[in-house]
Amino acid sequence: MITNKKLNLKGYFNRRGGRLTQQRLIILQELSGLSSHPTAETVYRLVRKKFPKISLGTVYRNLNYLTNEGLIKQLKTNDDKFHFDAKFTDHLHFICQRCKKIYDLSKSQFLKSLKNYSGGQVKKIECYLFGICKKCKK
Amino acid sequence: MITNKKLNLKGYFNRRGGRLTQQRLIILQELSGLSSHPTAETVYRLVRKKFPKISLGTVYRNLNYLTNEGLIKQLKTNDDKFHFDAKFTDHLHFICQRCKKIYDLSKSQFLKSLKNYSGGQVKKIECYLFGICKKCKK
DNA sequence: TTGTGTGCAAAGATTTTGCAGAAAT
DNA sequence: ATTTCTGCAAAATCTTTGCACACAA
Repeated sequence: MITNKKLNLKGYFNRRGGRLTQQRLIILQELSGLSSHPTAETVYRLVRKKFPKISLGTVYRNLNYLTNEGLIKQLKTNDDKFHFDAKFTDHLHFICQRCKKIYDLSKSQFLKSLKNYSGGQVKKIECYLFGICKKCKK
Repeated sequence: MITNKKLNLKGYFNRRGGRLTQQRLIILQELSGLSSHPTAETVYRLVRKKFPKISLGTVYRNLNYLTNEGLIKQLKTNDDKFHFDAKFTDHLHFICQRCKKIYDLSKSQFLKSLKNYSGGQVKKIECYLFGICKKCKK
């Protein structure tokens, strides 16, 4: 994960054939300032306060773009929407099955939670590894 | 996770105010026989071979029901559809970012893959814990 | 100037739901 | 007999996309 401060965003995007637009910057900034894990719709509502003309399509396009660039993460909770996260520190997530809130867990909190698995607060664990499979590597 | 064989499904559902319908049973059976991780649409196509009149709505309702009962799992990979899994053994998932195939990993395969993380096949890890948060428990 | 990005609106895709009748207990 | 479940189709929800124009480099 690359932080805002460490990075010349304009140069970064440019090298990759992308451009630093107002919209793209504001979306990234808004998301970086949040500890919640907003949906595209929520990002849209937030960004519109600073950039009223922005469209929902642009928000989706940029969230996808930034995800592909690795600047933000797309979370797979168990509801039918994607949630986004621009936190730069390593962390994991606890998702409440009732209120659907997404909590951040540090690694040590994560390990602590795991210990209480079956019997404690944690009812289900899902781990996904992503990469390119052997077939596709050929 | 509860296995088919260990369980009197009719009694199980009944105790919980649910019923064992033809549709529900076939969906569970089809899913149990698969090592792939089908979407609702795929389950629908499969089940229709044995029960042509079934509707897609019924498939969705039952997949949700069975998920809530803990008899199957709902996976959220990187596409925008839900995938379902009725495997009874503990396992984890590797998702190919190119072909989108979902591979099952045993715990030992998982640990092996982790060792190769950064440098190997695995490019990204995502772990989610699910449960009821403290606020909601009150 | 040359592409990439945007706004708008429409389309696409997936999932849910209301209702009357069917089926399970 | 009672209540849950289903089929059907429509609606709801979320996300993507085509096009003409705007903007970044």
